[in-house]
Amino acid sequence: MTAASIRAKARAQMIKEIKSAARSHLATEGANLSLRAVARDVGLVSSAVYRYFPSRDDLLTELIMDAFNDIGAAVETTEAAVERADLTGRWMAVCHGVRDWAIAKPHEYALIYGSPVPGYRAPQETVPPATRSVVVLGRILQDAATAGTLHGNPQEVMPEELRADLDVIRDLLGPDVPAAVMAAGISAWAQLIGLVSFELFGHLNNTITDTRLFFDHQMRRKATAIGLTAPGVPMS
Amino acid sequence: MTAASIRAKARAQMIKEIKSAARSHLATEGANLSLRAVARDVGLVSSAVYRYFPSRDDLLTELIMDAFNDIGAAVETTEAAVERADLTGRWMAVCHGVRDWAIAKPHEYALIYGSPVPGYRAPQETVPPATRSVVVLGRILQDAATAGTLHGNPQEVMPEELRADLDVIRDLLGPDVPAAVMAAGISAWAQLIGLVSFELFGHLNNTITDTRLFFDHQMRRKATAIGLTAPGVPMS
DNA sequence: TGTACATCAGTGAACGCGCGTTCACTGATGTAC
DNA sequence: TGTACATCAGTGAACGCGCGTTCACTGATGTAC
Repeated sequence: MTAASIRAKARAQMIKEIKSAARSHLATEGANLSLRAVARDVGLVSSAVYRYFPSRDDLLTELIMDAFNDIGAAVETTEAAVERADLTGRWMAVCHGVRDWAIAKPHEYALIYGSPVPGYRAPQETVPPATRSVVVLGRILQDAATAGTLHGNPQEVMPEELRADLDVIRDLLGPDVPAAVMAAGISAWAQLIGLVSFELFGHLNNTITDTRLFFDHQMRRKATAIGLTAPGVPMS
Repeated sequence: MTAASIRAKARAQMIKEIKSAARSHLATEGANLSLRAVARDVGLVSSAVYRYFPSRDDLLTELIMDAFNDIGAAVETTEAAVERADLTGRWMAVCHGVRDWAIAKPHEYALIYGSPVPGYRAPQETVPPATRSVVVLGRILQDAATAGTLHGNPQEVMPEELRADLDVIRDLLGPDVPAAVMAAGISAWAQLIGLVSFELFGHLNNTITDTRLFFDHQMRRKATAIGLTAPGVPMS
């Protein structure tokens, strides 16, 4: 039993090392990951990797899930550090949590939020890790809704055809959040990821110098748009 | 002279065919384009392609520029069809112009707005084509500004450190557009690309059914946020 | 505690491919006089 | 109009690599009695 667990630990360690080597290779080859190169880095013959991963695609799947879990955990941690009542602060923590993680690990970011890997189809098991960050955002909206501090345009209407979809999302993320606000939240998420992608993929080069400040300003404005901050309140 | 131009025409035709074959290969191999595969498709031996493109990366650069020009032209055309005074309509035309093009040519979209190709650095010549779509957006804001129909929050402040960058952008795209509005315009552009990427890269799967309607609704809201539509005006 | 057997990690060769790029070359198509 | 020469498109072989995956195998590490 102890002997077995030693072997199990060695195995877990090896898996870690392979994944870690694979992650560094994302930097140079992108998602077009070479199993042989990874094996070389970790000091194994290429066929030995098959003791740990049944195929190249399975290794890729694990990397994707790890990345989603990693950014999800980062977002959860930074958001948890903010006082619960400070809804705008919590939103900003999510924003910067995503951006900081993306800047620290640009190739893992590209893996999950960039173009899909050609010929690779993500299996269903990647879905739960992928939602972790969004769940945090949903909770902020839900807390704002139950606290009654959601500043929305009461006249705002939504196309009826979108209601069913949004109701499903509301059930999962924030049952008390009005549908229009939830839709705005999804858009806010898209804008957040869009801005980070712009910065990382070079679309802001030679345009914005202080990208962090720009991002911060835009996301602070967004807090008003989704109703976390009252309109007209001057932004610090 | 006529003889020479016949040869020139044949050459231009061949270049077109190579590019076209390369474009179809983007679908299966992504940006990891194989010159040999392209040569096969077009009925040439691999070395013959070097008569037309000095290297694989040059072919890639041409594809990128073509894609930027293509989406730029599409956006210009759809936007031009809208009555000049209808600023919200022009904005919506830009939005749907981008989305429709992206859906029609998803792999070219991924090439220009997805993750950067590892090991490839886009040369400076790709910049002008890349700005075409943004220029259209800038002109809408500029027209709104000169017409005096920009509905903004007059109290809105901007961090001073961003002013210099935004002034450069304003000079290029819309000198009469207030800096805060221009910043919002960039964010709107990021959100637009973010939403289209979400849809194309599968992040809205099993979430939003009628993605076109969702997109339309969000972009219509955005028209209010950047001041093209007066707030409180019910949306059709 | 010792022994027989089973499990597992890792090897090395091989299969059957792929790739970008260079190079000397053959013919056909142009140009200049 | 005819001829000599130059330009150009395309060939085919080669260089020196790379890849994912399979397979029979060797030893070491575990387990059951």
